[in-house]
Amino acid sequence: MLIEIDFRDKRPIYEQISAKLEELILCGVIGADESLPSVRSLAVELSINPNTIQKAYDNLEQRGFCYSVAGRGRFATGVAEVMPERRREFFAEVDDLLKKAATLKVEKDELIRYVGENYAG
Amino acid sequence: MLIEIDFRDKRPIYEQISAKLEELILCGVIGADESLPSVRSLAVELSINPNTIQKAYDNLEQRGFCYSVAGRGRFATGVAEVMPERRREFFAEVDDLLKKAATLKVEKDELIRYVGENYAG
Amino acid sequence: MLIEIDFRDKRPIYEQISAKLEELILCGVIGADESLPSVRSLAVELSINPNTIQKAYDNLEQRGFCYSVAGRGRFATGVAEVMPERRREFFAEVDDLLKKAATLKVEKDELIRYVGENYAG
Amino acid sequence: MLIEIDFRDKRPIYEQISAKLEELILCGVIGADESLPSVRSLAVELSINPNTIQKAYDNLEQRGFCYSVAGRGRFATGVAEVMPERRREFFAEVDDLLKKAATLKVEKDELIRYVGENYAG
DNA sequence: GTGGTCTAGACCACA
DNA sequence: GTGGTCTAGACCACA
Repeated sequence: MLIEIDFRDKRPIYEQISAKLEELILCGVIGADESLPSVRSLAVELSINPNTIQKAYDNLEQRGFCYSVAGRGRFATGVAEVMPERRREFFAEVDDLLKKAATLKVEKDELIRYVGENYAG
Repeated sequence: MLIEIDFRDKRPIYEQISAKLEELILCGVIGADESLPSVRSLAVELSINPNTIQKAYDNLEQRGFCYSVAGRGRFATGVAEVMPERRREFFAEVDDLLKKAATLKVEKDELIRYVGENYAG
Repeated sequence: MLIEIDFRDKRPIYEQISAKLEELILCGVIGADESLPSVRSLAVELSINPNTIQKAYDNLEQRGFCYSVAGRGRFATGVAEVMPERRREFFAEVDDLLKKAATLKVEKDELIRYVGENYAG
Repeated sequence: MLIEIDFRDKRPIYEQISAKLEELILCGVIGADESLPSVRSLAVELSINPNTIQKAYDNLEQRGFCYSVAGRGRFATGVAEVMPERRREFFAEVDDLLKKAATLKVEKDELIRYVGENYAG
């Protein structure tokens, strides 16, 4: 399932897992209403306690990336539905970075040039 | 001393303090080789445990923003000296954001326009 | 049959089905002593496990919305018969909401005005 | 601390706890920035596993009723800050009830009279 | 099988 | 002491 845990990563395990699944949903690898691996199967696959997987999924669901159906499983939310909120968050991050740019005296032109040259579409 | 603790902030207290001092040094409010407040005085001023202040200073020193002289106190590093490393970190953050932009389908033009319009020099 | 399952709905499937049937009976779409679809046919129609449909019907019957005749099928109870109990439940819910109104400091006048303006007969 | 668990209640324990604390915060018994009992102390007091208390608090925090400070404890959010969202939720519940009223043929006048007579300010 | 809740107990960073 | 994370293992409702 393309998920790997990095134990040196400072982020908690559950967050690494939910972040990775978030990415897979956003980039379309997991399509709308497609089922996610079950708590138990993912726990076995990653050798992680089911409670931790559950927490990762709770996290994901709370942020709107999936929904669960009792007795059936868990399914990905459609990308279109989640995008707007994600984009809002993205630009909030850009705002933070722009503030940082100011204190570091990174000029507007320099920043724009950098973005232009390093944008990887 | 212009430092305020926000208890709602998810970052630990010691990190908030070191981040704030970092900013004061970067933007020149605290000049090169100027002395920083003592652990004790800052602890009293902020009503924070001295151990926490100590940890903030350790953090700051470890990242090169200040140096301590035994028996004399702690002093700010010159901005010129710290800048290059900070800028390197800044552009690494920009790189991260550019990756994110790709998965969120934020177009190059859109991003550059946004930066242009919201840059606050 | 006008029944649609919403997998995003947090309620279990059997409850969604019984709630929908309850509504159809209350509003008269399914009249008194009219037959309800068989477990099997509804299971096929909704692509839902027959056990789940059975559970929905058990739920419905237990709350007095239908009765089953051995070998003949299941039939809707007359609205007149069910109404009083439903209304009692309804006003119990209103009571709960009134308590909530108090703790949220929603004034009596405000609440009455709201009801008046948003009542959709 | 005025919290009692009802094991016959169908709601999970963690939800009963967070609901009760929510109420205590909303009605002002626990004031703004006042500390909530620690996970461990509440666990002992209620004879409930600390993990369950933690979950109750996570729930509460996620809904904006409190915030936690690493190493310090957990504190109530000011009522004023939480109210608007709560009121929005309240009126959404009223809307649901109004729909129900329609299917149950509870007349507008009857409902308004009922609210008027049973409002307990 | 699938998600959700809960207990018991451990360990870590932070204050 | 305080919150946060994690493992191990059990039990329940739902499908």
